[in-house]
This record gives sequence, structure tokens and C-alpha cells, in this order.
Amino acid sequence: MKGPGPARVWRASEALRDAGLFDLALGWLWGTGLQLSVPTACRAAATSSPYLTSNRILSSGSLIHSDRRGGMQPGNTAVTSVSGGYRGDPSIKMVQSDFMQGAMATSNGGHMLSHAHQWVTSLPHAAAAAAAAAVAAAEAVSPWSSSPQPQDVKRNTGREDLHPGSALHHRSPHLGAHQAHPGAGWGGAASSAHISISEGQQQQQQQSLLYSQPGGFTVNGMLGSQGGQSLMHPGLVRGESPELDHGGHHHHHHHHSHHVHHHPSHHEVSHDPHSDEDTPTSDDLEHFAKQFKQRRIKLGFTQADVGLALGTLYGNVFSQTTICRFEALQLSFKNMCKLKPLLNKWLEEADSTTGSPTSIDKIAAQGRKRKKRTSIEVSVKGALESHFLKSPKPSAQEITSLADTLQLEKEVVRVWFCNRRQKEKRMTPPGLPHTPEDAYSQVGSMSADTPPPSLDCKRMYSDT
DNA sequence: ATGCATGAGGC
DNA sequence: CCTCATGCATA
Repeated sequence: MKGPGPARVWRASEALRDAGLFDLALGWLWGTGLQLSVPTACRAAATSSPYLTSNRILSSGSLIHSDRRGGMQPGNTAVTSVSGGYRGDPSIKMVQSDFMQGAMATSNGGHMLSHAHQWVTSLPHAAAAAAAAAVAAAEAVSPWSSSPQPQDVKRNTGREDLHPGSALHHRSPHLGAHQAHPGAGWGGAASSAHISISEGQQQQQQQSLLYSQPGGFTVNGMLGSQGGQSLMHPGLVRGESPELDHGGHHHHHHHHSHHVHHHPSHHEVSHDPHSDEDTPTSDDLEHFAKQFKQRRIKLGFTQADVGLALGTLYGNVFSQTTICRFEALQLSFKNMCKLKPLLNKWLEEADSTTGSPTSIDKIAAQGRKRKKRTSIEVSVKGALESHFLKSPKPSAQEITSLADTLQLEKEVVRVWFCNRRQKEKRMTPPGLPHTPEDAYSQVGSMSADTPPPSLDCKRMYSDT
């Protein structure tokens, strides 16, 4: 709900999770319901099967296993098993996780995983065939910073719009193309805690997203077994609240529903929030995401199914990861805006088609060797985290030295920082009440208070 | 659900 | 080398 305003302030501050404890806790979630509810299970299986199967088969020939590892040195902090040479990076050292310094070894050091070293090869993909059209998406403005100052937002004016070729019925979603300002952004990115360093640049670029032609796909491919459409349409609801103002006050609020209209200065177009047009506010997105998830579950689809279906509908396939992140609002504001129309469309299709069989066709095959995921020790993560707080953007040199200290590849360290920054940028709402127990304890301390840390994260129930 | 990774697009 | 969008692999 969008109560009085202040309620949400998402900030990034979750060093804790990184710390490691958090992860473990999660297991619970996915472990439980992971995607299979009875009805769902079948479908899910079907979906994935082909993929794997083919993958395996094809790969047999081209598989490259490289097990030649350079050598492992005792005492490494990360476990990586890869083989040599991926891409341009020469510096690969693969470490085994034999044992570590011993410091923390006691606690968890014992186990370590075994590493399977090898890169995966897959097949050449052809997928996405259609996806040909590339459209430059809009530009980005920095959403989060919705704060106090209107940073210069460069507004784009001339972006091209992409309209997917209307897949079937209605029209195209535009991303929120002409959106006005990021003002609506999620919380201030600035997180709190860490220093203020100079960070000043945030550049953003536009990425291109392409939605392309859908030409002739038929409508979706999933069957909805039970139609459970008890929810309202995603579009109906919304309320918007201008959102966070932390202390500040930014001028601009968009939406107005009645009353006068806005100046040209901000060209905000507000029609229906729900429709695919116009730029949604973060509240819209939050709400939509929830609705989406509920319906998706009700219909019995997994996140992966949805991702595939989007491919069928629009020619853009997405992974389970992306759908998951969307639902959890872990994507950037811009990215959320981009995906919303697609997901919205899927929802419409899904429930309208309730019951239609047809299944997906998915051909995906992507092949690329991927370096095996490096597993960074908890303690090392802690060290990285610590450095991150000091300087989120270490210089190459710092990275090198840090890498050396931690005995990690430089590239790994670099990437870690990139990912860390990304995470900081938009993370999922931070203060979730982790302990449900205390969730309700807010009494009116202040007059109109609002539960501070409230915010999503309540997905209990069966579901992925 | 998320950690680490890849890549495109920019400076 | 960064940011951003994404995803494989994993916990």
C-alpha cells in the first residue's frame, strides 16, 4: 500500500547478506517449493528437459574439457576450477580449495566443495533468431538518485521507440520511454552507511534491448491449468505515491490525476499507470511485481516458464533469474520498466488463455564456455566487503594488490566490485524483517508512523 | 534466490 | 575499465 509516503526507502545496505550467513538461510526458500507444485511440475519438467538434453547431446562432440589446471596452491581462498584461457584473460589461476589459512577453517573449512573443473561448452546457439532488431533503448537516467537534486537528467528525446510488432492483440508496450525523471526511482541509492566518497559519476548508458518481432508466434505456450484469476487486473490498482523523499523534497511529482496538468517541462505523460505506456512509478512496479507473482503462481507457472513464454510471445527469452529478480524488484528501475510491459502482456495472455495447451517451443542453445564460478571464501568476502566500504571503486592498482593479498585473480576481484556496486545500486529493499516474529510490532510511535522496514519479502507460501 | 560471470555500449 | 542487463551455476 502506498501509504503516506515515507514508508519505503530502500537502501542498500546489506552487507550482512554478503557476509554469508544470509545465503544459507535462503536455502529454505527455494528448497521448499522450488518450482514444483504438482501441476506445475509437469510442465516444468518438460520445459527444461529439452534444453538439457539437447545440450548434452550436442555438446558431446564439442565438449572441451580442460582439466589441466595449472596448479593449485595451497592456501588459496577461492575455489575455482577452470581451465585455462577463457577469453582474453590470461591470468587464470585455478585454485583448489584445499584448505585455507586455517583461520576460519575450523568453522566451515572442513568441507569445501569439490570442484568440478571444466568449462562448459554448449552448443552454438542460434536462438533468438528473431531477435534481430535492436533498438536502442532509452537512456538512462539515474533513477535512484531521485534525491534532492534534479541531476541533470538528460532526457532523451529522441529515442526511438520500439514497438514490438504487436504480437497479437493489443499493442505494444513501450517501455517507459519517455519517462520523465527517474525521480520515481527507488530509494535513494545512497546508502547510508558507506562513505561518501566521491563517486560521482554515474554514467549510464543505454543498453539496447530488442524486442523484436513476434511475428507469428501464436500465443503463448503454456497451459493454464487452473484458472485462478482472482486477482484483479494488474492495472487497476495503483496508487502512486511519489515516494521517497528523504529529507529532501524534490520538486516534481508526476502524476496528478486530475487537476491541472503539468508543465511541459516535465513531460510526463500519465495516462494509466497500468497500461503499458507511461512510466510507472516505483510503487507501480512494486505493486505490479507482487501481483504478477501471485498470479503467476496461481496459474501454476514457474519463473522459468514465464521467461520462456516471453520468448514465445515477443521473441525475447528471459531466464528464471531475470523473472525472479523482477518479482523481487532487484532490477534497476529502468530495467523494471522495460520488463513490466512484457510481463503484463504475458499475464493477460496467460489468464485469458486459461486452459490452452500449447506449449512452448524453445530452442535455445547457447554455447559459450563459461568460467566456472569462483567461490569466494566467506572471510575473503568479508575483506572485500570491507574494502568496498572504504572505496567502492578501487583503482586497477588497488584491485591488483587486493587480489594479491586475498589470493584471488585480479579479474575476480574486479568483477566482484562491479557486482557489488551493481548490487548496491539497486538492491532489494534492505531492511526486510527477517524475523517474522517481530514483524508486527509497530505501534504508533509516532503519529502517523509507518512501519519502517516494511516492504515486501513476504513470500511464504509455496512457490519458488 | 543469488553469487559470480559475460558482453555490449561508453568514455 | 566502468556500468548495466542478463544468465549459468550453485547454495
